[in-house]
Amino acid sequence: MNQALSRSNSAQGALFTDLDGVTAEILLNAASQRQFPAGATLFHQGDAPSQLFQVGTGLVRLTRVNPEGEQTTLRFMGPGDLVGCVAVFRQFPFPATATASKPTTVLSWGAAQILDLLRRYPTVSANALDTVGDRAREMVDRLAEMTDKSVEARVASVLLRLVSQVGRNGSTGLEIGKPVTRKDVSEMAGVSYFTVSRILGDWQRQGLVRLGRARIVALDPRRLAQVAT
Amino acid sequence: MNQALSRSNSAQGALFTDLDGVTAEILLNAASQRQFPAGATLFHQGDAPSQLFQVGTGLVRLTRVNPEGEQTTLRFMGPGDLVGCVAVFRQFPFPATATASKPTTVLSWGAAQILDLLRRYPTVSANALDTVGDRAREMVDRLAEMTDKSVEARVASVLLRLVSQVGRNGSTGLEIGKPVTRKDVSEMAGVSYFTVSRILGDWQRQGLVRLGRARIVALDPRRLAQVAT
DNA sequence: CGACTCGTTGAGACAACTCAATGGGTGTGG
DNA sequence: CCACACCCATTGAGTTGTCTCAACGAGTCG
Repeated sequence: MNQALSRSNSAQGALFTDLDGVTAEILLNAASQRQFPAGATLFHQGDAPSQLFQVGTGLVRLTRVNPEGEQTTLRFMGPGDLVGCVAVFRQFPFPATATASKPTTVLSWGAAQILDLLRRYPTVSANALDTVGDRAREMVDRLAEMTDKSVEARVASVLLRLVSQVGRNGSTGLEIGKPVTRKDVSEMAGVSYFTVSRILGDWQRQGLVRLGRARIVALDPRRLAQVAT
Repeated sequence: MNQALSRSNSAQGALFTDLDGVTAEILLNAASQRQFPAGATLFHQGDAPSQLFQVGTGLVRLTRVNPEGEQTTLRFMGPGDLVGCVAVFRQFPFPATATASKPTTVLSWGAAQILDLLRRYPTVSANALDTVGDRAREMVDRLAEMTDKSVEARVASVLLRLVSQVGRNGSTGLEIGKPVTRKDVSEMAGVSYFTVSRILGDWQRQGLVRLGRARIVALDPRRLAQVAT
């Protein structure tokens, strides 16, 4: 029952790019398929990185606890994304906690196993480098945004990023996968909860977005991109 | 002529870690040594990544132009750091501009050349992954700081990071390599110029730092770390 | 000795935050 | 199936920390 899923979904992108059939097979066989119910945690911030995950279906939220003990959302990961890749490849503690935001299936590899595969198969290793590079670049972009964009522009950027990363094409617009709250958005944009609520309210009145409980639909991505400057 | 320098300085860290002598030799021979006077630019934001650089001596500043055309400092790179690694390995345009802040020597490899070396030598490739992973992690940390630390704490973090990355042990404390201005600090912390000036002024009165023109000495790193929470 | 860059300080404005109260959804358990 | 608890969201009012703008001071370089 899971084969179809693995083939069609997980065995794409990330580590599997450009692999010949044999190598892809080996990589896939080395992985085990796992399920997490909504709310379950894949790993905790500070844990030794013993497992690498690739999301198959569902949604994973990466959060961080700051010194004051508050949780803040760092980003979401959807189908095809490698969760924990930086920590596993580099072998330092997970810098964030990963929890399933809805029922989620993943492929997982043991750390030793995946490091061995990296050593053995240059293409896999190249894919790992690409993936980590993409992550680094995204973080640089986000960091730059934080310093030189206005609050409103940052919120728009976060929305667009969410749509492209974990969105799907709904009936009326680009819809963000279910459980994304105002609080999540506010933490990703580095803005207070209430300010996000007000901004989104304004945008709804202007027809840019449609809002629901833990749900945001981007009705007009182009104007949002303008707001994001 | 350059061997002594290359050996003692550049052929450390980054790509050279754990290399056997032969491979290190190959890597070193593939590189060419170059000099940049203060103010010269190694590459521009948006350029195709044709060269990878490793700083030998000196200091490189990475800046970004935002849509409004203002330059903002992203970070500094000192001896041993790989400049442009993410872009070169991943082959997307440089996300920032690199300029020499003081006279700087670098090792440089052509993009095609370094990609070929990566393919051929797994240890080099592993080192590349480590380096990019470190970069990604630093960016995640900085991003998290931006969202959940106070302005003062962020300035302290920036100072400590500068000290650890490009600092040296001066006579009275950890000194930041010469040409780091208040403006640089403010941009890295995501704070206005004036606010940084005021905060640093306070800290000088409290004996935490000593200030000069484009110069900051951390007299009491432990208390700074407390401020950075 | 100018010209330039870098830094400091003050005063005022405003955007975003904090705090508090209210209102809808959603899901669970009796 | 209703009632309750809980989570998510909205809105208002008041405060404040940071930014903006302007003027001045001081170090550095040619």
